[in-house]
Amino acid sequence: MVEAKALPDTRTKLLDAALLVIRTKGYAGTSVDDLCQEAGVTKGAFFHHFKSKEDMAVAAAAHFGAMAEGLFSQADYRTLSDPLERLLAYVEFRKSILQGTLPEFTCLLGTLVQEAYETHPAIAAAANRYISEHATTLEPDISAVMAARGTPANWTAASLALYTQAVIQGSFILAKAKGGPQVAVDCLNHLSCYLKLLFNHKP
Amino acid sequence: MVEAKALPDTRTKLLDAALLVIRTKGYAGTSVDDLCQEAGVTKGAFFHHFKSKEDMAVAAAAHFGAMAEGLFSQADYRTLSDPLERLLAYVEFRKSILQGTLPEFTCLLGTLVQEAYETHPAIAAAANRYISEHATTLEPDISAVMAARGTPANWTAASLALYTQAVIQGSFILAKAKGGPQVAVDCLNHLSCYLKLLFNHKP
DNA sequence: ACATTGGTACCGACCAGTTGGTATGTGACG
DNA sequence: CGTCACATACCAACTGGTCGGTACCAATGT
Repeated sequence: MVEAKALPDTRTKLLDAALLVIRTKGYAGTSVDDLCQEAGVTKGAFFHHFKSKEDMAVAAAAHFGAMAEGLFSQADYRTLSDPLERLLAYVEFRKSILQGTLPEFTCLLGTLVQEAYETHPAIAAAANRYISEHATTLEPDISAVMAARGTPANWTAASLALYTQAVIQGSFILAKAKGGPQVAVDCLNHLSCYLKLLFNHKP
Repeated sequence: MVEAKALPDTRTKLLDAALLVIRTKGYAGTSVDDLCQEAGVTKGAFFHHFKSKEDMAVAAAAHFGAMAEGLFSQADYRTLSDPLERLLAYVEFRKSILQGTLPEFTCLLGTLVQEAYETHPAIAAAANRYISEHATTLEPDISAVMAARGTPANWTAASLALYTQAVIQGSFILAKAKGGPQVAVDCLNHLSCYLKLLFNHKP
């Protein structure tokens, strides 16, 4: 209650700049100077807050994870009571946020891990953590649907949760290849179709 | 008949090196010197064959596309006569090639487009082209299955073909995040499950 | 038979600009 | 006073790219 809409501090400005610039140009393609210019600060400030570029990327992954956590936990669809409806509404919500430019709606974590998985283990570990945490938020609903419908499955709730994330990450890659979100919407429709078939959803 | 297993020429050595190194470190993270060292040639040779690093990446995308085209067109599963069996066998084949290290089985095109979509339009266009061409090879089988089973669908064969590629690309990202192919296998199992449900496949 | 020409393939030193990172300074604040 | 939060100047290493030169080969002229 104390903080009355404080201006973003320098560290936050740098992290917000990182979200935008890294999603636009990639991690290796982004220089520290790029970030400083976008954030409107100097290099001295950058290395005051982060001990290296890699350290900043780890913090940016956490920043992105926290932003996503806020977005999804506050979304309207979370109030639905039926687990299957909530799961399907999650996919619809993901479709609805495919707005604006590609750097605005694509996933920093997928971008980071693709570039850094071999060369920057700390970044890869952070990306993996926040992707996995997000997937985990879907598991209770999936488990509930499986139990309620007595789904005969040779797979786990966790594997289906990860599958949804694979579709989302893959749809971002195709969206980047094709220069717009339409193909990603189509992919999420197929994902929705799969979930409905799997759980024998009646319209 | 003249050429009796000629040694790979310098250009090919550079392109093969590019497949490996770029999939390991990303495009921006790979220097021209890295490539030359891996290929065992000098920078003079590099810029003799490619007018720029970007030009080389476009050629590497084509090289990767040609390699994939050879791999899939020669694969055993192609001899199956039933289109649905062939489609399902494609997914199984994709599972079977998830062997070795991550840089060996992941997709150069996905890696390139994720990094270059905003900053290097020529690279993005090449990646899009070869991804789309590969997806297109699945369309005849999908169309045949849809026709044979009278599938009532509000989607097209092309959209399902692209969806398979999204799942594959996304499964590579998760594999990189988790450091191994197991999660990708799980994702391809879900893809297979979707196709079977969609087309009412009897085991 | 042999010198000349011209082209391809390649080498490796070199260049200007950029990179991540550091060292030092400075003003505000407690 | 000291500490925090930054700014400025600077550096060695590396970047993509250039350029003059060399080795080799085939065609051509005499």
